[in-house]
Amino acid sequence: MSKYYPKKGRVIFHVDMNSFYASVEMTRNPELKGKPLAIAGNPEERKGIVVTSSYEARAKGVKTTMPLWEARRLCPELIVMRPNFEHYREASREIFSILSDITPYVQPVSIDEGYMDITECEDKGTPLEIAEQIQQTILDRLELPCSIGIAPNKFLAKMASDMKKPMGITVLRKRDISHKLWPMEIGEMYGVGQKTAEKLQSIEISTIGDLAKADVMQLKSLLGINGERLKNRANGEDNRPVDPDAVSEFKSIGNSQTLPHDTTDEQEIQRLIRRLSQKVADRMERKEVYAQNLQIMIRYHDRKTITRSKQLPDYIHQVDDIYDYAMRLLEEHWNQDPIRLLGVTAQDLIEKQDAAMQLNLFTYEEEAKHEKLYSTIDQLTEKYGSNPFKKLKTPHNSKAPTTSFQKDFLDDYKKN
DNA sequence: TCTGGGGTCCTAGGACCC
DNA sequence: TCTGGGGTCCTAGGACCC
Repeated sequence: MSKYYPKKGRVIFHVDMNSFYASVEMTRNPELKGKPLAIAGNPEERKGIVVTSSYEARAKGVKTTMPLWEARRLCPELIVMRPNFEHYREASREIFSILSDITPYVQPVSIDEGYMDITECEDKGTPLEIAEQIQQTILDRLELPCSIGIAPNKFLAKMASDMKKPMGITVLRKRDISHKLWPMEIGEMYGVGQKTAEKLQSIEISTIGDLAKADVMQLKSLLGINGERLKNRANGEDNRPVDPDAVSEFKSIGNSQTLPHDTTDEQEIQRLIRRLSQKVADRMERKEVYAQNLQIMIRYHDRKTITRSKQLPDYIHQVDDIYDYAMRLLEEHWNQDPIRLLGVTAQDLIEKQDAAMQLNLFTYEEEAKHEKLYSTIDQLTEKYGSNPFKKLKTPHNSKAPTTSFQKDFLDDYKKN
């Protein structure tokens, strides 16, 4: 006789470092502790903005993305530092290593936050005990504070980690939703930005609770598929798994830079495109990927921004190719207005080995044509379960451009 | 005399094929 | 006396997040 086991709920953590860059700087220079500190892109130039700030600075009204001159006005004694990403990456590696000691189900989301699925970690203590242990370990070993949200899914865990900072641990169970989540303003919901908040407010939705009870059809007509998803989230529903591999699958690699002054100087523009292309090429080499699509971004004097992209006949990875295509796009689409920012992005990435395989397939297809092997395409199809030449193109937004039968075919072909 | 730089995902229209 | 509809690819833009 089969017994009914209720489906076990998951236990998800969202671990979020508190003012991460500023905290790292303080561990490296204890004199900064207790002082208002801001990390900003370009402290010397007018265009600098605050990337992160210490809690002392926040107390004075300093906020992320605030122009530096405004932050200094609010807090004249503000200490401003440039970001040092090497240090942050190093700290980040150590943090995720601590998390990975608890469970392999760790999904980094950015340099300073990640999800964990600790459903199977009963032997290591209660969720609350595990969270306290993580928080304490990161503080003891790295002197870095973090907040942790504990919930049955990613969305609730994310919302929970935001509720108590710094050094908070917040449990958000299904039964807590109505009194902890629903009273919150709609703009505070993860996934709702300014535009969506305005749209929702226009139909009298001002809290997450309002959204939870709203009419699905109305939401769909207002926000598309996202409307339905947001309503589900507001009701505490989110079945996305914690995926440890998600982070390694890059979909694009891009670099952009704001010029010191708006410019129409073609030499200056060329130099910047060159520099950006070099950065992109370097990063692509490190990740061992090729690209089949190249995009440029032009931001004009008035901040109007356009993107122009081109699907390429081949996979590229070398600086010269990236530069050539970027310049071609620029020449084709730049309207000669003064430029404020330029960007170069490689898209439709494919792993080096897969690119080589596709090239091979293409070559063999050509050979096969010459040798009139094409007449046996039906036999090939039968042998490999599908036509190995069929899908030479990378499926849109797909990571696996080659299939097992294509690999089989290549192996066979090389042997003969 | 304001507003960086790194990404992801979604939408929508036109071309093209069947 | 006409002209559907589904699917994919390509391109551009927008919203959102850290």
